[in-house]
Amino acid sequence: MDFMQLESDLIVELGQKTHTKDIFFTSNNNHADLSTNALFILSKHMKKSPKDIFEQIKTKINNKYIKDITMSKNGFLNFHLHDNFLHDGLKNIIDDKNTFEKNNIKVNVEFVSANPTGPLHYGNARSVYGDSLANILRFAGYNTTKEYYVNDAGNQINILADSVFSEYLKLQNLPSLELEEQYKGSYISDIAQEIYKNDSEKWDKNNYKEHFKSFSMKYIIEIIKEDLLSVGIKHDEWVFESDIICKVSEAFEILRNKDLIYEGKLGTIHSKKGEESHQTLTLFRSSKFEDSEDRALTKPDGSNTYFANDIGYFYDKIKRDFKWMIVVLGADHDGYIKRLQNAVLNLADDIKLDIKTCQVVLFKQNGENIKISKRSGNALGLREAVEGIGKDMFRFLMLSKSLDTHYTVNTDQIVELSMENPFYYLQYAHARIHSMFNAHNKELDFNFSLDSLTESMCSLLKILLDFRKCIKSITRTLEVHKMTHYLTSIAEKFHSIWNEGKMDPEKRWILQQNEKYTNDRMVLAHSVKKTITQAMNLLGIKPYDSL
RNA sequence: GCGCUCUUAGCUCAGCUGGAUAGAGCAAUAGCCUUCUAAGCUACAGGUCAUAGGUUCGAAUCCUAUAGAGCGUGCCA
Repeated sequence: MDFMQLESDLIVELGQKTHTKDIFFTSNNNHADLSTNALFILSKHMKKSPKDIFEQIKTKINNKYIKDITMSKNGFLNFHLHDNFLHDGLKNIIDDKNTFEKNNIKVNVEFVSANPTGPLHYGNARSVYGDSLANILRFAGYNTTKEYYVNDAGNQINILADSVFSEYLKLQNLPSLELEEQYKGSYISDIAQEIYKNDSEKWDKNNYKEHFKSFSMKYIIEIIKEDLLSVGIKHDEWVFESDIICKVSEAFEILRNKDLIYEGKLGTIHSKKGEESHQTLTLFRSSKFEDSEDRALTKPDGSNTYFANDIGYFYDKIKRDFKWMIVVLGADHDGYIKRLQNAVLNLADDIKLDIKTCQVVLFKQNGENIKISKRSGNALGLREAVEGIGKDMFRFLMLSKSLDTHYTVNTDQIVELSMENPFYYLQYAHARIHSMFNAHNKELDFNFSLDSLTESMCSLLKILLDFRKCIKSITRTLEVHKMTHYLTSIAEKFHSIWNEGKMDPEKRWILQQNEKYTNDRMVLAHSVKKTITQAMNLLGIKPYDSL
């Protein structure tokens, strides 16, 4: 038993099935143990006053956990709970019953998916969001896969190969290539040296391309994997663009049958160099679905655009039986969302696609914003960004803000920041509980009663009983930061109780003279620790036993 | 020009599907350690929720307009 369960039971008892999605409950407010707006909603649909509905419903509700139902002056329905609700709730936490049933819905969470052309930089800071979201969905019962999509078929990889080859030539004191665009980070020469060490002077301009492409890419993917590990991320699947290209035509077939693909011309298109082209291309009828224009699937040279390959990729996901696809992109891909959605949702029925964009996290150094530029090679690396603050706090920082926040981290203050961070507030709560169990290292008797609990301890327990509601809310909104705020509310209550104990010895967790009370309170402490640990694990943050 | 995101306390941010008196942390002020960790707690203070309209029993939340900030606006990925 917890609030999620109680609320869904109550909705059934309210006898309303049609408008349940507008009805919501709040617990732990000043007015009651549990409140709902149900009367407003029902009154709207039944064309009766809230008062009449209240009279009608009042007698119908016969729930063993509800002690009392009242209606507030302004029309809220307020419930007061029996103590057995808290008792059964606590028992459920101890017995590991506050979890979710497994369902068979396959969810694909794709995140990071940076081009394998260099180490991850701070622009990928928010990738921890996808990781934690996937953890939470898995906990909520979904069959969840964390996926990384590798764009290994695009032009960027050619530029990468050329950049490395150019360095390779330099190593031999040969004239390097004249490149319009190139990657310049130190890893480029590392790769060139590696190749030179392996193959000596085997490669020249006639045969280097394929080998340099695949070697460099593999090398960089290993770097990326380590970068990801530095923030605690490990993907389940790595899918390569080159492997799914074969799916593109199959996907196109479906769209063609719906008359969504045609051969035609777009308006005047300006290429990067300002040249204009009026060629006939293969186009996707995106404007049919609230996009500003139709979108090209082929380039003038006949090859596929990345959009075309992405359609193939999502078709591949559908073929792998994913019913819910979540994609986390940077805000710079914003203009891309509509066409992708329009295309993918037309590939199959009964699929759900959520494309989340995260606003860039800016890093400030010496008072100036650091620019992201992978090619110049001077962007702050993700690993360097993490090193200063540590994986756990880094994740907490990134996860505690909404994705839509334009969040700025000042690297000059990172060290100072560590002392004024809510992260420690949370860890401190966990550490305190840990120390309590050092002081009281007796076996707990789980045959407890709530008689010993103070009022504050009961409110803490109520927060614990909101855990599944929090999870459920995240599966609906995909807003992971709710979890950090939930954790903070537990920590807050816990610290507050702790200090009540300083003022009044009767309100401490451990009572020297009363073993029974101590045991019962420690049972609660045990479940607090359990919930914190569980929630932090979902966020990928390690709870500290001491600070 | 157009599209997306944002604007809430001095600063950084919450505010759940429109709900009751808009909340935390940091900073500021005043208290609390013979005690399981004072990296904590309590009290006080701080707000025309960018601005102006609209929708309704009810708006920080939804709609429209305006102002400001960020990002995007290749047949690059």
